Amino acid sequence: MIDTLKNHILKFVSPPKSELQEFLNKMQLKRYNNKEYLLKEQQYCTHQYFISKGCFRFYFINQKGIEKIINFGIEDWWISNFDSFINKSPSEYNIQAVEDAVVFKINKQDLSAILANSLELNQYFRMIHERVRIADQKRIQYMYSLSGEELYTTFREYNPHFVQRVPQYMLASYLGFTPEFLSKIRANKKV
Amino acid sequence: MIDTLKNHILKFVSPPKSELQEFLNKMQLKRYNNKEYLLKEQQYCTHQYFISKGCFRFYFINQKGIEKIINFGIEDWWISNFDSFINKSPSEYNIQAVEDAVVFKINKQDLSAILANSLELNQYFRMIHERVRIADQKRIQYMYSLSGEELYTTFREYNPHFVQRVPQYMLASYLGFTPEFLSKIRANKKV
DNA sequence: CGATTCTTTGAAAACAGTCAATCTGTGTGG
DNA sequence: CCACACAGATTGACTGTTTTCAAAGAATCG
Repeated sequence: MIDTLKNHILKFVSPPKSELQEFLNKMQLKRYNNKEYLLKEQQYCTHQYFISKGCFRFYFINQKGIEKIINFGIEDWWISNFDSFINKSPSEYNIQAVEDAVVFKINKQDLSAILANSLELNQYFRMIHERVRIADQKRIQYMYSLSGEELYTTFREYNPHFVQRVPQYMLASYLGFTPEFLSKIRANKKV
Repeated sequence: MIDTLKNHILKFVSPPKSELQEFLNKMQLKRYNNKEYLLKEQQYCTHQYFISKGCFRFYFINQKGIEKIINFGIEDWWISNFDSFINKSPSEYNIQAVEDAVVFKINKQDLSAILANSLELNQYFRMIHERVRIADQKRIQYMYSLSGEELYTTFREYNPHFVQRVPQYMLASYLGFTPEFLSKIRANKKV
């Protein structure tokens, strides 16, 4: 199971065997059942999590009491609340499993110790961040240029098999509109 | 002038003097006049840019021919089109000075050479990315929970002096609505 | 000044949200 | 195996927010 992480790292960098092993040894396996919380509002995020299997949603609850999904995390993604993790502040967000899941987690102290010394692992995380930033930029581009309907069809086109994985109301939340509206979009398109 | 960059790096990490100097030596100073382009659509982004002075806007043009600003960059920010830079693809975005500006740039080859060896500079860029990701997350949170009016007043509250720096129509574009609507928001509030 | 460029205003239209009711499918317990 | 409960999806009428378009009013710069 830890091989999912090992392979992911090796796709980007080639650290010395001992260094990689040291890192992997610090990672703790943890399982989550569907609907279980990895992080709840007001808690402190003390770990970074690599998702080996399953799917999580990263969301908050707005003033009207409505859940808004900022992101999903699936296999081969790192997930955590950076703000809480880095700034040691209570989380404004929830992270919840939407499928049974397997993750590997590492705490701040262990991660800091490793990043203080390992060139390759710094490169690895740097590269991950770069890729996420590119994806986020594209996402903002879509949000700023597409109608609700186009957002949905575009997302569906690029992630045909992910849309099967989560309930529609979560997809609607992630795309920035109401479940009712998504339902109407689908009715229009007779999909 | 290069001290702005040097000081910025030293806020985050403490690289060996020689290594830092080697990095700074690779950085080339470049000046841009207001309205000059640092990068245009279809061009390849070959450099990363540290803004020492001035302000840039990062935007694209949507299907209707309307400019949509994804981001601004000001002093002490790195700016570039990562997608184009990393994937060697033609840029979908434009980066344009909105004030006279001074930047330091470094090309891909030089940057790669340095990041292949420097632990501290990898840490530096990793930390920068982490901070940007936190900011982006907050931004998406606001976009998903605030009305147009709240978006404006919140942005204004947190960036009171930046709103003076750019024309209103750019701010409107960045916040995701039309200049006319921003004008009406301001009229309502009698600000 | 004179000419752009930016901002404001107003009326009509489009887009998406709200609310409430109904429909569908699935899993559970009797 | 059926009945029921419950979560999720759909539908329709109504409302509200933001856009669009067009025109007029400020502001800025050479």
